Amino acid sequence: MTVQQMAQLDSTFSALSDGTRRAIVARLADGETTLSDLAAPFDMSLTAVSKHLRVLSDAGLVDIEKRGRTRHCRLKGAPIKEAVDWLSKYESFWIDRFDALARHLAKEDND
Amino acid sequence: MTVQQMAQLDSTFSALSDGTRRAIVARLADGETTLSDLAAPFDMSLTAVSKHLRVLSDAGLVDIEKRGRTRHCRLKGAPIKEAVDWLSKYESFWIDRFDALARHLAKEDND
DNA sequence: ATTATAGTCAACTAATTGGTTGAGTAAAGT
DNA sequence: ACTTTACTCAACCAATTAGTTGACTATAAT
Repeated sequence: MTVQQMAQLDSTFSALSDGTRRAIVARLADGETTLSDLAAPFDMSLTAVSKHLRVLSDAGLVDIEKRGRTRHCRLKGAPIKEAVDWLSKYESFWIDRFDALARHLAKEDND
Repeated sequence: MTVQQMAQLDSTFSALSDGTRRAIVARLADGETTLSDLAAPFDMSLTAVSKHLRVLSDAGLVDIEKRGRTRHCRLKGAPIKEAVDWLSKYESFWIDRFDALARHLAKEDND
């Protein structure tokens, strides 16, 4: 694992450790939208949401495109995949026995 | 999603956002061990590692058992599973096309 | 031309984080 | 009995975070 990969995991997990940011991610999974639109449901200033978006953008989780006077944001999957890949190494600790068995059998089928 | 589930995700992702703590998790996946043993590879004080371990413990990621003068730590899978479950909702954003196709075909087979 | 909208930027604040050191405690080894 | 080991605890420090407000810029609508 390279130092950059470590830093990427740092920023991905850190970005996802805030409920507001996870809500933004969830919202963006339903489709691209603007900052104002994203900010509307939250009981905080536009500046605050803009900062959260900046954190997500710095972590590579969202892409922000300036279009006229609006900022259009969309979700990027790569860092999420890396996070899942890392977590998957500990599958044996979190997969329940039934799932584990199912996977084991599925694998045997392919052999 | 309850407020407690949100708080659990907060602390799980936050705990995993630090490289030292991820290294501890990785080490514990290989088996239970003590604090001193965990601390040995790191270039920081035992107190610092103890604090990291406390963060992991508070997040429910590790169990610390006092045994004589040593603390024995082991990894708990439940919070990791919850984190993976949350991330899995955004599967479509991080699964590459090949995987997506494979899954699509596998599903058709079952229909 | 004026006004409203969408957003940035800088400055400030309070709380949290990740580390340190030094002192202390409790268990185990000699 | 003494020493070493395995820690904990409290105090401190510097950096970061999550929020605020007020002033500003740029684009779009009337």
